[in-house]
Amino acid sequence: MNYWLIKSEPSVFSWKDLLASPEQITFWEGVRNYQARNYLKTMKKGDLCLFYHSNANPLAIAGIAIVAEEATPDPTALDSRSDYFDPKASPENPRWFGVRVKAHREFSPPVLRSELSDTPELFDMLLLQKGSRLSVQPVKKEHYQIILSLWEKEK
DNA sequence: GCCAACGTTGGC
DNA sequence: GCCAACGTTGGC
Repeated sequence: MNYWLIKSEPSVFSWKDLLASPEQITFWEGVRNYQARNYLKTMKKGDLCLFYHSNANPLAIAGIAIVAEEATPDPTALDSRSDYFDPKASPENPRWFGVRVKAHREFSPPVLRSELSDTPELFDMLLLQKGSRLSVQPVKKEHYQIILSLWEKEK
């Protein structure tokens, strides 16, 4: 099994929005970066994703989602009314993909970015690197476990 | 609101 | 293929 981190701006789609979704599942749409897309394509059912709130207050991991369905073409790329429309995408060559994720566990309280930054063992976590803005990124198992233990400590 | 870092576009 | 210009991301 692999571990990931997926970013979302809560003003666009928050952890609460995921909880409020039918069956607490959503299609992770709108990723328009090739590296992030390639990671989405390698996700397997059952993989766990840290759900991170970017451009938010507080910046934090709000919970864990689980991959419920592996990558399929992102329909918003073909929808001219969508903010995510891509004129270069076509049914024959979808270009962009998404997975379906389901709420797995809520971090309550959330694990703050500042706590991550204060944890020496996480210094090399991709999220914390300067200039890092990949919206779908792999997470090392060790890092995942450290983050879980941060949450266990404060719940 | 600022701005550094990054990815993409397009002229050459 | 190079690289300057531009638009976006996202922490602060």
